[in-house]
Amino acid sequence: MGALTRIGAEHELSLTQLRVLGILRDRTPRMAELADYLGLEKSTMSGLVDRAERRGLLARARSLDDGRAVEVFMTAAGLELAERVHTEVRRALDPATGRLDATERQALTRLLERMLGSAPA
Amino acid sequence: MGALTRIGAEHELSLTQLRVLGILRDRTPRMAELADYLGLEKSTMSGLVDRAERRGLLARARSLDDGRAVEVFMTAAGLELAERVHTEVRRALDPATGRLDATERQALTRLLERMLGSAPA
DNA sequence: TATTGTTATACTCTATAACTATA
DNA sequence: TATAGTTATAGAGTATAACAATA
Repeated sequence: MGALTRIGAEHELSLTQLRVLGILRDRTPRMAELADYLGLEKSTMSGLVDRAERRGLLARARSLDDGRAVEVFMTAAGLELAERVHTEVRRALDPATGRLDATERQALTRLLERMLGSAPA
Repeated sequence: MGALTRIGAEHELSLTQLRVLGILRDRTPRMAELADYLGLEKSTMSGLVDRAERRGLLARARSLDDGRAVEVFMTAAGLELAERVHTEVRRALDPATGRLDATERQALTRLLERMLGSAPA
């Protein structure tokens, strides 16, 4: 988490904004789902999405299924930033992951995926 | 992280304050070390420690080795809260850890400890 | 009526810059 | 001079309560 906080800061992203980008890499959730993933209130999400949208990292779209709901998705710029940050985080964790050999890393990945239902972020 | 955020909030602790308590459970770091663990600036630490100290969760003491340094340590109330939160977090993660059998959990713990140098938080 | 999301408000979190005190 | 920490300030993050729109 310290590494995430530090790398996020280098891109003017709070830990929370970093988590938002992480989630949106492979999903297009509604505001309420996003708040739920993050463990935050929906009113908090409004502000977070406002600021990220103003920066051009993501966008909102009214749901076609439910006129009350709003879907959040990444822009090209957001995806690009998310990939860049992801690469930097991997690199920052190299000293840690490097303590394991290839077999151990594979075992760790498998265990975490089994535990988390292959859900990242 | 979502679980940590949610459980922290139930005790009026931000994710960051939760991490502070987690670190102080088994260490007595200086302000600068604490900031470094968390990936934050030292000026940010001053505010975080101020507020937690005002709540009676932790305290400061001037270092005997270095008159400039300040050591941070938990109070009895802080330790008690940290234990309570720790228990709740474990319980919240039960559905995830429960997907692994005892052998797998042991393997996971061992891999993570090897990777992180047996440092928690 | 219940649910989804936003707004208003107040406090916490955070970084930058300038400062004090000790080394 | 350099390092450890604090303070002042401004902006981001957060929850609560009240609200509008849709179901």
